[in-house]
Amino acid sequence: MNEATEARGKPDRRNAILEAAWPLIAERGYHHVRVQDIAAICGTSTGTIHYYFPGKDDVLREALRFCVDQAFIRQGEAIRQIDNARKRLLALIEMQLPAGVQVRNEWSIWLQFWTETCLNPELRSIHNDFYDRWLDAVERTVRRGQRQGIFRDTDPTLFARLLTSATDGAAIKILTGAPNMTVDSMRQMLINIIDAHLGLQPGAKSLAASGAA
Amino acid sequence: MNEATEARGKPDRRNAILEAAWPLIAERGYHHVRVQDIAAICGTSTGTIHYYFPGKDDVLREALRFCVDQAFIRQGEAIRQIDNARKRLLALIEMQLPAGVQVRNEWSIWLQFWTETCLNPELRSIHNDFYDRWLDAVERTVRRGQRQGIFRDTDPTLFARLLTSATDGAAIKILTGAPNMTVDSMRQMLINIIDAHLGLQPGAKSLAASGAA
DNA sequence: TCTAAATGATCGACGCGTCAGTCAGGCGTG
DNA sequence: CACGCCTGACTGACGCGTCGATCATTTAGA
Repeated sequence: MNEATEARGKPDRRNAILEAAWPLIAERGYHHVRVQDIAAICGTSTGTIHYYFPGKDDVLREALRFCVDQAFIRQGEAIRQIDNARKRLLALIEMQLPAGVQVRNEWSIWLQFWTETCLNPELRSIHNDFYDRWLDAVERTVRRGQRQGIFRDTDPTLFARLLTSATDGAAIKILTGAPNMTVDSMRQMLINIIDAHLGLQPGAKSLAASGAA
Repeated sequence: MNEATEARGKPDRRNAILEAAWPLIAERGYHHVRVQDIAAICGTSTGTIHYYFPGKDDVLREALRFCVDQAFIRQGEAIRQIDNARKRLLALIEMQLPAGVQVRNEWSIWLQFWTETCLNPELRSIHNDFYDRWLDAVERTVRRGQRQGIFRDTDPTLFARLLTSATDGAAIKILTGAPNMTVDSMRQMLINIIDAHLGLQPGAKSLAASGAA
C-alpha cells in the first residue's frame, strides 16, 4: 500500500482513526465498539472511517498493528541503552506489567486478538508475526546474557516459551481481577523464573524464598 | 434459581440447551452465535430458549458454568484413585492439554470468558469462583505431596500461581496456532516446572535437559 | 492574477439485513 | 377443562456499509 509513500503527506487522518480506535476497542471490546463511536472521537463521520478502511474488521486488525508497533518501538528505545542482559530482561518484564492504563489496554487488545485468532485461524499468521517479535526479544536477550557469562546455558527457545507463557498467564489473572495476583507478585514470579532457570547458581532459591521485596 | 429444586423433574430441556450452546460458543464465539442457532441444534424454537433463559448473556454465563462443572467432575473422578501426589499433578496437567476437541473447546470458552471479564468487571466474581476450583486443586495436591514427602516445601500458593499461569499461557499459544508450541512441548514445560520447583533434588535439571521424549 | 475545471477528502442520511426478545395461541397431559 | 410447556411469526431496534452531495485544495488555462 501507500503507507511509506505518503509518510510525509497525509497519513494523519488514518493514524488519527487508529489512535482513537485502539483504546476504545481495548476498553469496551471490539464487538461493542460502533464505527460511529470511532468516528465521534475523531470528530469525523462514519463515511470517513469507511473511506480509509474497507470494513470494521480491518479497523481491528490495523488497530492491533498500530498498538503493537507502538509498544515494540517503546521497548526498543528503553532497552537500547542497557548493556547488562539481566537488567534488559527485567526492563522488558517491567514494561509488560499491567500497571498503567496504557499497558492494561495493550493487554486487553492482545486478549481479544487471542480470542479472535482462536476462533478464526485466518488471523494466525498475523498474530504469530506480532507475537514472534516479543518472543525474539526475550530469546536474543538470553543469548546476550549467555555471551556475557551472566546466564547459564539454558535453551533460549525453551526459556522464552516458559517466560512468555507465564507472563501471559499472569497478566490474564490481573486483568480478570484475580484476588491472588497483583502487579508486584507478577513481577516477583517472573524474576523467580529468570533466576531459577538462568541464574549461575542453579536452583539457589526457587519459590521458597520470596518474602523480601 | 430452581436448579437444585427441579433436579429430578425436568431439567432435561434446560441442560439440553446448555449442552448444545457451549460447544457452539466455543467454536464460533459468543458474539457470532445466534439464539436461533442454539434453538436449531436443540431442535426447538427461539421462544423456548427465552423460556428458560431471560437473555442471551444468561446463556453464556450458564454455559460456562455447565462446561466448568463438567470438567471439574471429570477431573475429580480421574484423580480420586491416584494416591501419589506427583502422579495426581501429572494427571491434572494431562487433562488440561488441549489435545482433543473437548478440551480445546473448554479452553476456548475460558479464553472468551477472560476477555469478557476483562471488559466487564461484574463478571469477576463468577470468574474467580470458577478459577479458584482449579487453583485449589493444584494447591491441595502440592500439600498432599509435601505430606507424602515427595515434594519439597515450596510455597503451595506461589507454586499454584506459577503453574496455572504457565498452563494458561501455553494453552493460548497452542490455540492461536503458535508454531513453536505443541501439546508435547506444553506437557514437557509443565513437568519441568513441577520438577524444578517441587523436586527433592533442587534444580537438578531445569530446562537444559529436555531432548528426550 | 483571476477564473474554471478537476481532484479527492469528507459528510450524513438512508437502505437493507440482522437479531434479541415478545406474544398470542396450540398442544398434550393430568 | 386447566395448566404448563412449547411454538414460530412478528416487532422494533440497531448498525454496517453505501451513495450522492458538498467542500477544500490544487492545477490549468487565459
